[in-house]
Amino acid sequence: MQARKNFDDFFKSAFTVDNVIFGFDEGTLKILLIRRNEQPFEDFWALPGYFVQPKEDLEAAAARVLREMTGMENVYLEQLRTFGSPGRHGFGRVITVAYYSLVKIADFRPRAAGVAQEITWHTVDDLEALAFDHQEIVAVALDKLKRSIRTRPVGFELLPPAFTLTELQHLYEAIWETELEKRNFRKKILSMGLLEDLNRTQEGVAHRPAKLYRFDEAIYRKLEESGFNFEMKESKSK
Amino acid sequence: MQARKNFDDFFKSAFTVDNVIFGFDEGTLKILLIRRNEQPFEDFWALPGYFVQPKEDLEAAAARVLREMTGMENVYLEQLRTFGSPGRHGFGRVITVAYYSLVKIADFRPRAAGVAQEITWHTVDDLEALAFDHQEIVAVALDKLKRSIRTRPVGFELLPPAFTLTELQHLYEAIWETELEKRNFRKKILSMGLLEDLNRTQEGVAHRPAKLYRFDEAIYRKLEESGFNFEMKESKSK
DNA sequence: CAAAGATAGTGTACAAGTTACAATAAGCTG
DNA sequence: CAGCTTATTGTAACTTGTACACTATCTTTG
Repeated sequence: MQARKNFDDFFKSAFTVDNVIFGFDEGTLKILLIRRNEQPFEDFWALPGYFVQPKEDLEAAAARVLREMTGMENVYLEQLRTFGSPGRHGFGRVITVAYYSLVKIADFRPRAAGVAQEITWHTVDDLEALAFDHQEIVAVALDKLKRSIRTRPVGFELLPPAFTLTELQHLYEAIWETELEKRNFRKKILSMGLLEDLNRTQEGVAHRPAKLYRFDEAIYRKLEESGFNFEMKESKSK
Repeated sequence: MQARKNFDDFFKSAFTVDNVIFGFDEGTLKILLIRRNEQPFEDFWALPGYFVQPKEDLEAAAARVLREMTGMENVYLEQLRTFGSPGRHGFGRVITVAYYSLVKIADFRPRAAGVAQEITWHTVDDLEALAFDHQEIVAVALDKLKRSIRTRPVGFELLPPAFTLTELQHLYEAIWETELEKRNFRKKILSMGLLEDLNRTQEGVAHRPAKLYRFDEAIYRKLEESGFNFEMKESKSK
């Protein structure tokens, strides 16, 4: 079969998945990086990623890498973009499909293994030089996160199951690098009707404890279907 | 070098680019399809696409395919998503990076060639079964277009250099599958300050001719930098 | 145990933006 | 020039966004 013959002759490339894994801790946005223990870019910090297996779906590969390196499953995972400049990998052509993931940092169980000799959270602001084109991938992921949180309430994926409105506000502030006005933020977020008041309060704080809320995913799905608009604005102010 | 040796052993896959090319004509949204003249999926309609060359950048490959099949250059072209289910191609594993493109349909110069025996515009609403997973790719592209036009004035890429406000409104209506209220639409779109009144009017119409406008890209870029919000709403009404 | 310290929680007036709605204007045709 | 067709325009009611400051509640400390 001629077509089949032609097909087999086409150029083939190695391909990988790389995950930009966001977490939120102590009021700052973090991403998870591994330190490579293999050439190329040995000893450089890099995104957790690996080669895709012959019969493996792309998203499954991303989920597998995430599970193997962090012990986390069933987390928010979405395709970001594919990076494939001919010269991006030191050894030969490698196309990488980048995913981005939002996780609750408390669930993290580090499992350095494979090409990773170390795996830790890094503040997004000051990243040293990363391996390959991972600096660019992180930049694209950050941009996507900023836009994404604006029109969809994905931020909850980064918070513990029960959180205070102040924590939620700090999350938006960290991602957008702005300050938001407390009363207006609360009014807006509560008006969406996505938060359920848990009738519990913080414990162990040296001040008036805040009420705890949880994100009601069921209501979210219902509203989303009906075309509800979740837009948040980045207006500043003290 | 051990790492290098390992690298060469990893599974490699063929990979392609596929373009979802949108056009707008006679008030309806169209996409450009080719009819395949090769196995697999011979005689099926498919997205214009082809294998990426060994040293070719992904976006360059998408632009090349677009140029070869349509004669169009310097058009709006953006990566959409990568599709790589193990079973999506009949002959073996093929990863495809899908791009989506917005073109002015008047510039189209069909050049059936390669795997294409025919190349024509199709209304988006009623597509027959397409080759591979192209149906899904088109659905994703449509979804992206709908969202995209909401927050960024990309629609102008689909219109001729000079257009009327009614044409522009029809474009939004076609993409969103709603009807918009004329006065409010005009107020909103003009208030963004992106349209330059060309002080010319339509010719050859059997009624009062409409004023012609052009999209001022320079102003757009300036406003975009300063964080201006281009959000359009899909509110209906006659 | 009272005062100080810290953060939580709340309302209102003004500005800006969105929506609904209909009459006149300007060309062409017969 | 009467009739047809589409273009163009404004306003009032309503909704949403913004700016802004004081009281409440808990812990800690002297």
